[in-house]
Amino acid sequence: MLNTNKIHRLYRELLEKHGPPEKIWPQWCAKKKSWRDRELIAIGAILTQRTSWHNANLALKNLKKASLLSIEKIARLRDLKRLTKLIRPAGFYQVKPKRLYDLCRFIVREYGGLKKFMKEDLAIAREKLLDIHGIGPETADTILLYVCDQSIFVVDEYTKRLVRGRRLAKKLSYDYLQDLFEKNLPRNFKIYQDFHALIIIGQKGREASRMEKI
DNA sequence: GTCCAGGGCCGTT
DNA sequence: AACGGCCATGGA
Repeated sequence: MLNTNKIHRLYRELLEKHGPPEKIWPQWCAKKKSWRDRELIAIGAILTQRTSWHNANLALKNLKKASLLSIEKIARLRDLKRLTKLIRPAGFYQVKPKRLYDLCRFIVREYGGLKKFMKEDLAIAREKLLDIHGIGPETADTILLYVCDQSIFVVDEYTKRLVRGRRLAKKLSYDYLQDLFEKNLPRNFKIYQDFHALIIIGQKGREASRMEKI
């Protein structure tokens, strides 16, 4: 893998400009993640769908306060009324509680928890995540990359904007861009994690992208 | 009041 | 395959 292609140069440019994103995305880009951090990221992946991080964070704080920032505990809920109330700030209260519940139940039912889910084969885990109603490519890949430390590149609206702005590609479809980034970078999950964070930091600005540690 | 934010699904063309 | 409407909250 040569480091001289445009994509890799872009990564180094952003890293040079903003520095390692660990301080700005403390839990997402940490060198060592706790299991609690991984649970938070998985839950956050659902809550943040088409929603500002501020609102998703309000919901995460509510869950934490209720001691429900836990995949197992959410999976054990009898009904969604309490969950719906807690995550209301994240919006879409008719769909998100069920998505979150289904994700948590899936991980517990199929793997008994995150620990084993992390070790699942990447392609199989991705297929199974995509089978869950309400989990699409970006949410699945966010979980695989930031929760499971799998080397899969996450494409989001910021990525597309950056690619469009710098004219790095003609097509902007999810699969095409994911392939483009993966082909032009070392297969290294930490690079993918940092790069994705840096793309957002680069576009939104450091302060606007700063993740409050929960 | 209007606009929009780290998506995804479901119609319709 | 591509596009539009839809889902909903809180802050600017």
